[in-house]
Amino acid sequence: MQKEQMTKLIPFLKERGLRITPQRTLILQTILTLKGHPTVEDIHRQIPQISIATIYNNIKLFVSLRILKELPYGNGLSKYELANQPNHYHILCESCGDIFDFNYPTLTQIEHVARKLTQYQIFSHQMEVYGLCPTCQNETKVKEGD
Amino acid sequence: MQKEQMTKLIPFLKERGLRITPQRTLILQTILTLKGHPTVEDIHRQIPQISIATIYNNIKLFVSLRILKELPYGNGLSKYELANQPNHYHILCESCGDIFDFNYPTLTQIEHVARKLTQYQIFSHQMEVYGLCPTCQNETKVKEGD
DNA sequence: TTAACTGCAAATCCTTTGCAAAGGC
DNA sequence: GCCTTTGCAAAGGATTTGCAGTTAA
Repeated sequence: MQKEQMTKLIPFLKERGLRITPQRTLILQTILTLKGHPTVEDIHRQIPQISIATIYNNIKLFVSLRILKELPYGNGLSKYELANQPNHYHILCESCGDIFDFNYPTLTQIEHVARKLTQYQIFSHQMEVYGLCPTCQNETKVKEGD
Repeated sequence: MQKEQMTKLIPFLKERGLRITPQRTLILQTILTLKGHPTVEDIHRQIPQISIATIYNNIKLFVSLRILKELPYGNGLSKYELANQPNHYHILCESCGDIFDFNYPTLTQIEHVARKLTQYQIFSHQMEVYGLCPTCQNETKVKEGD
């Protein structure tokens, strides 16, 4: 499965004159392994032998190539996920900053409406629901009980 | 209209032991005047006599009081809007970073679904459509034509 | 071979903070 | 008068960049 993702990636990069370096392979494998929505720091913690500047530079490259999506929500720290994920939206905890996926049919209609109303050329859309995760709900209750 | 917003705000702040300072009034008036989705820099440009640290601190306060909403999308520079706006979603230009509102009925159902699937306590949701604004579409065409 | 890439260190950008002075209430 | 707030300057944290050495193709 990870191998499949990589196999698709190689010609994609080569067509653009970009190289398959061990660093690039490792960064993508690490994101695949971590599964959730890792930060640059999360990725670097897994592969500390790779310079953090290289991780930043490649993450930026992958976002511009639409291989990754940036989730810039939590407190100035961006998180990242693979772009070719099945339909889902995000729910964020306002207390701990956790991001969780939930399945929901893609709201394709909204893109059509947006195009008609704004004359933008549309690429994609994202949705975030804000709330408190179960763990942080309990912590709030404990504090109130003091 | 601006006066109305301010009149509501005064008791809201006082109840919480917070003060109505000229700086706070000016920052909110400036956001009302700018209308769109100003950055801290945009606000400071309008009222340079107020220290940028004070602007940052008060914006942060207003966000925590849910008077303002933070839009953390463009390239590490947050934009802000008043929280009590009528139903709308955002469309963002991937080239120039412009944020534009478009009207669409609030997707209340998605909050219910999210709650059931995740057990989060839900506060709100936001949606962003990504694309190219008409101006940037034209610029791309011009470049391609060279 | 050579153009792209890595990694270090320095620079940059945005934001927060410590603290003394000012000022709402 | 008390306690919050302001504003400066310094600190902090995340990200980008310049550049010399390295390496994929």
